[in-house]
Amino acid sequence: MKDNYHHGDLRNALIEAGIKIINENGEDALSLRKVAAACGVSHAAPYAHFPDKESLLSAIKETVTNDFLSELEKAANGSKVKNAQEAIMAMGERYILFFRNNPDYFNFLFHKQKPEVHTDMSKDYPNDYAPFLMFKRYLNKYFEESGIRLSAKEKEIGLIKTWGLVQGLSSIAGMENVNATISWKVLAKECLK
Amino acid sequence: MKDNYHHGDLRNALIEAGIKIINENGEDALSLRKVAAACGVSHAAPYAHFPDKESLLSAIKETVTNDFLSELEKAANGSKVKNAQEAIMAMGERYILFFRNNPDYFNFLFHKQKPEVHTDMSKDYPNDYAPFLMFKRYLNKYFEESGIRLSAKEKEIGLIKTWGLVQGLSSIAGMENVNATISWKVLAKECLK
DNA sequence: ATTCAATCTTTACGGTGTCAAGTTTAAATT
DNA sequence: AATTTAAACTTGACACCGTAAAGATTGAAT
Repeated sequence: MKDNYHHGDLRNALIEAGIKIINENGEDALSLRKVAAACGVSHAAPYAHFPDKESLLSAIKETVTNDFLSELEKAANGSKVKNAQEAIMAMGERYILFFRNNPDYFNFLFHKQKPEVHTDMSKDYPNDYAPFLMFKRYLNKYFEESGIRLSAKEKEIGLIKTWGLVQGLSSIAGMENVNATISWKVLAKECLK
Repeated sequence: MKDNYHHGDLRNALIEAGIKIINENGEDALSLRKVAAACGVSHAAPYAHFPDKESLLSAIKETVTNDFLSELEKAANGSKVKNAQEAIMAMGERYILFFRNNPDYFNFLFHKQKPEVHTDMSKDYPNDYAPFLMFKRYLNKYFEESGIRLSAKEKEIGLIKTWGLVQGLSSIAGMENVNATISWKVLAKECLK
């Protein structure tokens, strides 16, 4: 009566178990064998769903990123947000706070694989790192709304400044005694002049 | 005739070998046993000099950070630098370029241990992350030179803005298509208004 | 009823960090 | 100069890891 066969949804169970382990004991504590054990399954079972450990980690990153994205969307659609400029301000703050509240996520999400980004503002690259894409779209909207005429190069620099600032400050947001959102609030206003 | 005993300077040899492996094949390729083998020594020999692997990695980080620091000092002492403000601009650019040229170093240096920093501008914390300390000192000098009277809180925010910007932008400096020094040059001028 | 492909188990291999016990050596002590 | 000592190294062992191969189990398709 081996009812361990055909778990039902092992793939997702592995992802959930992986997230739990990372949250409780850090990324280093995560091993394929522990994740498998947490799901009550043999140590080689994950190989039916993921070709290797890195692939499981990628799947975990994907779901974490999705959670992150939905937080950003909530911020951008907040009731107090009246235009693209305010949406960007709100997103940025939420962005930085996310990594302040989960300092380990920054390295976990980025330390192996750099996010793909294209700073060319005239085109959309749907495979780009989704939070970056969100900034890019709102910034384009802001440029339209503001009515200021900018060259392609100027727009690109504007994007690097605002998103680079957010992503950059996020990397220090988890440090003790560092209030990264202050920098954001002050500098972002100068970015979006 | 075992002339492997008393290597002479195994501690430093291990550090050098470790740096070489990291530069050639990345941090993941570094194992205590490989480092030991590269020094022609048995797999447990490192334990005479380091209590564990993490400790060897810390020593490696220390020497890398020292190289980094001396680059910053060279920038700050450049012949074209006439005052503290220009020193900060030059340091920042070199700072970001260092991580653009060695993208893997950013995660290697920071992904386990966050650098210690104290943003209180009135005191010196000699154990703080050295590159941060350097910024802090030059910024204090800049505040003196500029003659502007600022409150303690305003000075602190100024520090978070400038160093946070540099350290932050460094985290994205290694990405394709991202010119982080542009952001630095534009934003730093607004920081040091 | 049989086949089949997906899912999971078992076993095995080489690599890893770390520990314990033994060996070698240079330098300190007598 | 002989002996002791402590540091620097070797050897061997252990548990854990990622991964591969081969076999067992199962629900669904034929």
